Amino acid sequence: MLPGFLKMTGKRATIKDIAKMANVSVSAVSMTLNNRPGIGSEKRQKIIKIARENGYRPSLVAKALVSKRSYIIGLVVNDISDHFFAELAKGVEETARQYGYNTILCTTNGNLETQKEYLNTLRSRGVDGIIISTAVAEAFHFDFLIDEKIPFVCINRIPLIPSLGNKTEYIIMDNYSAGYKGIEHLWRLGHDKIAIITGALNASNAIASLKGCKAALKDLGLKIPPRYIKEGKYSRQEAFLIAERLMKSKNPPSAIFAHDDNMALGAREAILRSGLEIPGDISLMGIDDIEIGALTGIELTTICQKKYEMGTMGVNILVNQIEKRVPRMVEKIVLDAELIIRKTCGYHEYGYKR
Amino acid sequence: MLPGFLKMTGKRATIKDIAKMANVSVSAVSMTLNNRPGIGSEKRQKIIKIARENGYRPSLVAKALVSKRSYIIGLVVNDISDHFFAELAKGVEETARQYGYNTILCTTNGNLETQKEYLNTLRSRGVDGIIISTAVAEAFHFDFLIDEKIPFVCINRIPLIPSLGNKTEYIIMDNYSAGYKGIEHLWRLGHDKIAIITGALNASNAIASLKGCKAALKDLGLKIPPRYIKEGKYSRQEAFLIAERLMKSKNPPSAIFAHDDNMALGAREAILRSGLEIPGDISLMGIDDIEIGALTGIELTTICQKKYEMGTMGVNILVNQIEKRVPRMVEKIVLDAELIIRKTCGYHEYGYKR
DNA sequence: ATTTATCACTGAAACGTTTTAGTAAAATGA
DNA sequence: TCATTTTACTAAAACGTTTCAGTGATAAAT
Repeated sequence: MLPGFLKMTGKRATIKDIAKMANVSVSAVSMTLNNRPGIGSEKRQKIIKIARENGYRPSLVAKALVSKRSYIIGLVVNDISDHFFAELAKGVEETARQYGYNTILCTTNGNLETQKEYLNTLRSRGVDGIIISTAVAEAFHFDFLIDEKIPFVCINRIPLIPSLGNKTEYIIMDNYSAGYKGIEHLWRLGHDKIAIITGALNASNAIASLKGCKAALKDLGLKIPPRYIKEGKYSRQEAFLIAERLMKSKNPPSAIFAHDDNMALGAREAILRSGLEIPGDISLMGIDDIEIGALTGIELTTICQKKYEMGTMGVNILVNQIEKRVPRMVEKIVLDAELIIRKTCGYHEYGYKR
Repeated sequence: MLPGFLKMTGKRATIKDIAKMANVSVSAVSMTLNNRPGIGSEKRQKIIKIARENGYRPSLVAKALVSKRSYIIGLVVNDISDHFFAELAKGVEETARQYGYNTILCTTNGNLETQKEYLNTLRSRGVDGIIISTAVAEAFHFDFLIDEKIPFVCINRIPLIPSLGNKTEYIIMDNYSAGYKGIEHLWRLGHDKIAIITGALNASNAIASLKGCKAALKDLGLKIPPRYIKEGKYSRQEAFLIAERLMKSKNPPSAIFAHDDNMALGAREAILRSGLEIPGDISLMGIDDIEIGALTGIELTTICQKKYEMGTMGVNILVNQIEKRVPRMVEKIVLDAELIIRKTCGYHEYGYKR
């Protein structure tokens, strides 16, 4: 293939260059390259040929400027090295690509200031939409998204303030039910001393899970001491420390329900290192169903999160919102919480006791 | 805070709007907001005040068009849900952010056509630089990066064709040495029947690891049958199948050296499910040092990859190249292969035998 | 044969910035 | 006081596209 224009000039060809070479107007080039009618077929052929020969590619930034459509979406996550977010990101990126969008990756590490800055940057970049999986209940700095009509969808966590409630599209798991089912499962296995390691309590999912747990405890007539409930903030390390302290305490729990698998794995380390066995001495369960949990020797009982699918669905909703093909409708999706029984709670050995 | 312009007009304020409101020229606004001299301090104050009151943010796309600097970098990985790439991405994104760049995430799933398309899109987007961790030895479609002087750095895998060799910056691990050390470790533990599950042999790292293995085998005077060497393509599933077949064969190996941890985990499943013990019946080692490998009950012996650091270093090099503060120098970094001895090879129980 | 409709094509404006060249006024120097 | 330099500021061009309003020419309709 001929290198053409680039080799001659050291610059890459613009639409003007192509127009000049083909002896036609700039608009003629634009129209043929965008498959618009109104250009005769011989001119058309010529333009296409010359454009190809010179490796012409339209500048997406110029295109974005005039059309006000960047074909970029922003993806805001806490930590891309966390399997939950990685899987989500995979769903988002792959689906976005299929729609012709690129994805800007934004990680906040749970820092609200970083999140704010990122949202502002995304706005300045003119992204067509945003997927946010880091919303806190108070939803700092979300209002401008609504004011400026920037499409966005929340995944996994949603703002809880009423002013945003109706206008926000989201996909979440039924965390209340997840919490409820977890406690129920442990109770039916005979556990009365259940410790709970919650997520970050400024997030809707953590709040809901805890609520579900408490409801189940109440329904089952189970009372647990306050020291059995600790905020693990979705941090493996934090959960490790909490579990370690629980193990050392006078009256340790017989089961630990961590509100995500990462924390469950942290607790697992603490338990195993203190010489206890799972589920022999203590039962353990998590939420999320991350890949590792299924490995032989881990086999963590957990509650399924459709991470990849949340990503794909999120982009579907977002693109629908952006391209408004159907009369806009605010989508609110709540996925079922499905219990995945593996080996860390002992169901496979003893079955339910009650 | 006053919503100002947006609320009145439904549009967001441009630099022109601000200029009009402040009764100054567009350039005056531009200059003050970019801290350039030549504007008196009262006008300056006024402009800043009005800009702030109306939530003015410059359009980065317009900026990019005129300045030819997008402050975006592209990150090309195989699979973001793979812990190796996720950790790498984390390093890239965080460092890029510190330099004021955004990151476009591109996943190719090892598909060269997708990679080609992505590289073209990134070019059209006018990204300032690209980090590529998916280079194949033949480096399809890389030439235009050099022709168009688009800065890029390869991580973990590099093109092996001579025409690109000198011009390409990269950060890799010393995979030859990794392969060598792995075989040496297993041999010293007494293994003579070592199976090797290689990476995708169109990638430089897989090629180098295998070369290192072969060199070690030769130096140690060890001969292994060809059926002990299989291409696992860096796929967990593939490695599972290979290991399964090996276990069932007449003369199974006493050790498996998988060329990444993912494949090692695949092999691990096959081994454990066939009723064998690690390291009792069979030893296992990997490369990469992914997080999971360190969990109690897994404790995979492996070779360290500085995934996060490769990301940060990659961006450092890239930004240096983009902003050319120092006279441009082609950086080629090869990191040491460091053996991490855990429990899957039995060193902790028996120590070296030779 | 005249009017009308269609077609192929072009020029220019617009998108929101930065930058350059230029101008008028103020400050400095002799 | 007049020439010169500095300062504050502005208008206009440029970046690379798309789109819209026109303009001839050709084809169709009467």
